[in-house]
Amino acid sequence: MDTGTERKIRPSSLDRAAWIKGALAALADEGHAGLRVETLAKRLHVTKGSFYWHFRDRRDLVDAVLDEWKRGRIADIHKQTAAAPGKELEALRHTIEVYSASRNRKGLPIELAVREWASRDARAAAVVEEVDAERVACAARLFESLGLEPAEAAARSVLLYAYVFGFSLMRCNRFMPDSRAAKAWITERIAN
Amino acid sequence: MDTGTERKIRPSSLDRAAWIKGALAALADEGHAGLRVETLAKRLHVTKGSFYWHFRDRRDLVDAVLDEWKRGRIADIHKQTAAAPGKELEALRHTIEVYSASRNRKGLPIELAVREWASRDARAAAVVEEVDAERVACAARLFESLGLEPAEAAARSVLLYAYVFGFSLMRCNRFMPDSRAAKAWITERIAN
DNA sequence: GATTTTCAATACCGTACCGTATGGACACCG
DNA sequence: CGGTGTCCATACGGTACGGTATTGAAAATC
Repeated sequence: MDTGTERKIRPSSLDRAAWIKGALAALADEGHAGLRVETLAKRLHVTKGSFYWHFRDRRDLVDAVLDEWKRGRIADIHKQTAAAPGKELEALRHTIEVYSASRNRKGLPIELAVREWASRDARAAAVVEEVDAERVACAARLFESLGLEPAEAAARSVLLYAYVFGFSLMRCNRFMPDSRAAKAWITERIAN
Repeated sequence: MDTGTERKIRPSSLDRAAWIKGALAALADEGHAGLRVETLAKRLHVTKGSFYWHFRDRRDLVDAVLDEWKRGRIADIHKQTAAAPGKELEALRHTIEVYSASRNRKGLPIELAVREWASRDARAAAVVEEVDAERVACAARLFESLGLEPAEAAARSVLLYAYVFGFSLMRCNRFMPDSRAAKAWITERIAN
């Protein structure tokens, strides 16, 4: 079994970040159950030797995935809510619409997978809590700048995010006569 | 290995329904990943011999669980929305509150687990769609009887269910100054 | 009482999965 | 060129898991 010549062909190395990226893709496609070392390796066209070079164990990867997700979400929140004065309502509407767009390719499946995982894993739950706190705070700030009181601003921002996550869990496409109009009505009911 | 005397003690038999019930409990505690034959058997204090007597294979159990969940949900929907004339608003508020109650012991975790599973399994997705259609139709009927137009009634019923599911995915308890008041505000915003 | 049915335990097989140990290959540096 | 570091492939071990085959025992039936 001497295949030295085959072994010489080494594609560009995978770094730790590439593994995390692959794991996030698997998370979108398969949920938490997709975070398996060997199937991830296969997905990335390497074997688990590479995995164990970069990560101590599976938990190490899982924690890295959560940290990366958090970083990305919080960066997005800040981007979405960085409205110029006078454009707050527009930013809020846009936030609703981004999530309501028919099955945001990767972001929403990952979001839902992380939240399902959070119901059973303390570490994931802590991360979700941080992200939610940041989200609700940023959205509430936008609502406040529209002249709403802090209590109502907070309620609205909770409703906003609860709606978009919940809606994505529902299967309404086939039986809703006019989902476009319904969504528009709901957006106004939340934001306005 | 002759332990005939131990074998003589036979507790009352498990029937198929007991297995399905145990599976639903596991679904609440562990999500779809909890539907494993051997761990279920352990949970029910038998071995998998019993399982294979009652079910052809795991898929047979899984389908039975989905059917049972659907039957139960639809029965509940009808119960919750069977409002006496003049009590429609109350029924709608109650529906929101039932789901918003702090972590409904089993119903909501199962609901969320089934929905997560539905994002990756066509059979589960079909069941969720049926349940959603029935839910939205029943709630819309209540809204209509309050004098709302069909389009607005439909939008409100979607918002109602999207909100309660989404809210249960969020982790707001620690950072929300007054979640009770926020929930009350949201309930009125949806129902009224 | 003998036979049949119902229900369940267990052995076995093959595959999946995580983690550890070992060896290989390439790049870089002194 | 030899040594070191980086990165990865593979073999191995142990456990989990679904499914099949076989056997045993209690309950039901004749």
